Amino acid sequence: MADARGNRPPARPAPRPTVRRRDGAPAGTGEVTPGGGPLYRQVKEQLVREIAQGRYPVTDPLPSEQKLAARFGVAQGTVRRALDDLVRDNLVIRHQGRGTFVHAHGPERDRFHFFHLVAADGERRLPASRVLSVTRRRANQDEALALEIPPQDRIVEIRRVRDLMARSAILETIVVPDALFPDLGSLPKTQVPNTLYQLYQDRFGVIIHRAVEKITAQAAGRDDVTYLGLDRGAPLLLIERIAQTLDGTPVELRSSRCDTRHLAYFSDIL
Amino acid sequence: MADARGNRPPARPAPRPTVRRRDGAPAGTGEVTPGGGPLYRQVKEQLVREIAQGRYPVTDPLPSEQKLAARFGVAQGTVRRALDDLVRDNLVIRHQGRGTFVHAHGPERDRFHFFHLVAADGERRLPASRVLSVTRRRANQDEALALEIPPQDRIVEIRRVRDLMARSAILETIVVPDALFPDLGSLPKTQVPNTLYQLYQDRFGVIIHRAVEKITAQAAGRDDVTYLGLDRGAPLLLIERIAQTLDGTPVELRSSRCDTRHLAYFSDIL
DNA sequence: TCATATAACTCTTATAGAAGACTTAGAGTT
DNA sequence: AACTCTAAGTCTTCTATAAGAGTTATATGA
Repeated sequence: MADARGNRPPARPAPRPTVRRRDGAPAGTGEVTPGGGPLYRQVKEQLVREIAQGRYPVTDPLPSEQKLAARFGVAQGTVRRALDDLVRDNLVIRHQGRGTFVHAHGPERDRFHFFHLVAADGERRLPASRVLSVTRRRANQDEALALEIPPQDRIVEIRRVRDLMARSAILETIVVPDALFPDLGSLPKTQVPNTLYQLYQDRFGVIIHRAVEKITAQAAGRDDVTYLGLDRGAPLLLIERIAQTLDGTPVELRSSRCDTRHLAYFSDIL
Repeated sequence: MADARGNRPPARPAPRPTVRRRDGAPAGTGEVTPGGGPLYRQVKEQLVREIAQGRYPVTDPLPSEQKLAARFGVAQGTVRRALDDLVRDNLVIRHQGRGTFVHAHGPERDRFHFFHLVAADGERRLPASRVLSVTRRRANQDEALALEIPPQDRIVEIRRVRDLMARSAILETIVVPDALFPDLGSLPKTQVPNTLYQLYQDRFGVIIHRAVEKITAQAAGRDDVTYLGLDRGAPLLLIERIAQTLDGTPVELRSSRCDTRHLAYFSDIL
């Protein structure tokens, strides 16, 4: 009982209320309500929702910590905690003195974060792309399932060859729902940029946040022989990627067939 | 000038001192000295050093935040910041009410964090292992280079076949420096456990913290035919891993040759 | 065994100064 | 008049501290 904090009843009957607020706070647009749990997490989840629905364009900053704190009716430190989490999750990026921004795609991020194939010399460069075709067609069974769209829904398919070190090294097929990317199917081959995720973001407001890759070894087939110059039956690396947005909706299917004679997939386990 | 913070001279001459301490702190065993930079980072780095040198066994907790704060002569919140970073880096794990522990290896962690091969049915189980041989020999050029040991130094080589879903699916060769793992080379085949990293940790005090994997497609050779039942020349996945301790020393080379007909490597990009 | 107490850890709030980035006003030059 | 440079001011995030309230695991005693 020599505790400076005084006597704290140990078996406190009152459970923590689902939502608490700073006492005198006017509680702006009461948005810290869902679920319960720690305040900072409620704030975080609300911010994720708002970012997911495209409320903050990547060009200008989120409201300052002060303003967010006032809006949510919590202390600035709590907002800070939430924002720190968002930084950890690669959702936002902060610049001291400038503000906090939704983490946008660009050559930098795409090369280091979403592209794991590295040339034999160890250089990490983003390969040049040669688009073979851009097609609009109906999804097959597997595609509809993976993209969580109704069967027979329209999709856009992009096929391209990517060069690394002046060699055709990757044969890539990309499938996205037509509904999410209007006009993409009508884009001329020459207009398809190298960094697709940046295109998704800038032109269609779709931000790729997460991707799952399934990697297997395959024997080279007809197309691989044609486009990659492999011998028939030669081993190649097949990477099947499903890319998702912030809210977990799958929006892109990508299969990359790689000649790994001068190339390797790198994975860092931290 | 109506700022409540008052007039702050903009061109302040005094730079931040390299090391600061709370004013009256006796500064225990002055250990927050290196480098400079934010206090919380200095604390973090010192803790990493201490963990790396095995100062805290995985069985019992680190000193409480209070004690660490007192020892380093900083506020508890600062220690907390440092510990949060260590949690993020997978170095320690915290249990409310129990304490903070060095994050130990075990079946759980090894299965989900360090083992990325998943059976076709999606189940993530750790495969059973059948050890073929345990050998002590001299390192070749490549091995010495990768392990950063003198050429011709002794190493221990373990070869094993791992079964997934009652199929021989992975042919694995593991190479570690003999110096770091005394007696490992004399271990009978039947005594080699399935989760090696746990063995490294419990028996030799070596904690694997990070691994880099290089993945390519290869054609099946003689051993692959023998042990995996593949046809000669069939495609297989080759995973070459270098595992490191906390301080970045490479301590294990592991090459896994996988039959990916009923198996795939999964990579999650967050 | 069950209740209680204690000692950790976790969460929230508050405050204050440091440091970086941008804007604006004004002096000076072209 | 138009332009350039600099200083001051303001806004932002970053760092550090402190303290109280809440939660959880464990030891203690009836």
